[in-house]
Amino acid sequence: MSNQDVACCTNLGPAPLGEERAVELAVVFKALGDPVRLRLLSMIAAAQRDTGVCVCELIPAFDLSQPTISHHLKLLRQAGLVDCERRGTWVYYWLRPETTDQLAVLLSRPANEWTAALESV
Amino acid sequence: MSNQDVACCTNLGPAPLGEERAVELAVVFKALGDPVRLRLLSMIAAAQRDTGVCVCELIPAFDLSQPTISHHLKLLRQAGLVDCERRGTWVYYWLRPETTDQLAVLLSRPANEWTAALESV
DNA sequence: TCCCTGCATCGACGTTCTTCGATGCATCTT
DNA sequence: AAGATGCATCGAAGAACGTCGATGCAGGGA
Repeated sequence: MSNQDVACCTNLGPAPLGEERAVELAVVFKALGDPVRLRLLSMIAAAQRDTGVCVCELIPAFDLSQPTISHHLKLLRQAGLVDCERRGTWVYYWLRPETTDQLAVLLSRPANEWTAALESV
Repeated sequence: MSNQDVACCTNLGPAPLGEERAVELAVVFKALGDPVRLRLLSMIAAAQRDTGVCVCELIPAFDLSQPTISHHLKLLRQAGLVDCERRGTWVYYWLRPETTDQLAVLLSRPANEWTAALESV
């Protein structure tokens, strides 16, 4: 019996992660896949939940233009990671822990429980 | 006293997430920020840890060329999410749970504990 | 030894992303 | 009402990314 007649491993069937769900998740992970956005998120997360962080405080922490910071904040918001509100002259951002919690659950599952994790999130 | 003399909020000081660490983390999150790679990872994670998944089994699950799948697997490997080994004709991939666990810890921390989480990871 | 198979690498092309300056809108002060 | 400030949006330019066909290399079979 030749080597090439042997199956390389047992069949897995279809991918446990559906394509549509993968696209949704990719949006969130992609939002986290930039150093600037990660630092922005950490600053927002470090702020007090009830008050949030003023944008005017985020901008000077980076060597980037104001429109660029605004763009990154928009991506974080579209990914569901943060939310914002205008209060008078200023705009405040705060973390949405539901989203990060979902990702944490997904990533902390043991290897062969991805499918179950994905359905419960 | 005018509104503009009032500080918009208390000062936060430097970002709790350092720039270098942010760059490292961004590589991993960026690797997760693509639907194809997420599905690849879920298939790899769903396989038995000790044997791994053969590449020849991953390729037909997508409407993509073999070089493209190989490219995505390379990015997952460079991010530390998976590892691989050649066994005879075939190459097998398996999950590295240490990496996903680190991300899970990071994301599951309460808002104002990011700094501590980052130092312990 | 020669061929075949499985997978990685290379070079190229179109798309998406990151960044900027310019501009617009809302709010506050005078 | 007019000016100033804070932030979002727009359009453009350069870099990075996803994808492909072609090619290279390692291993097994005849």
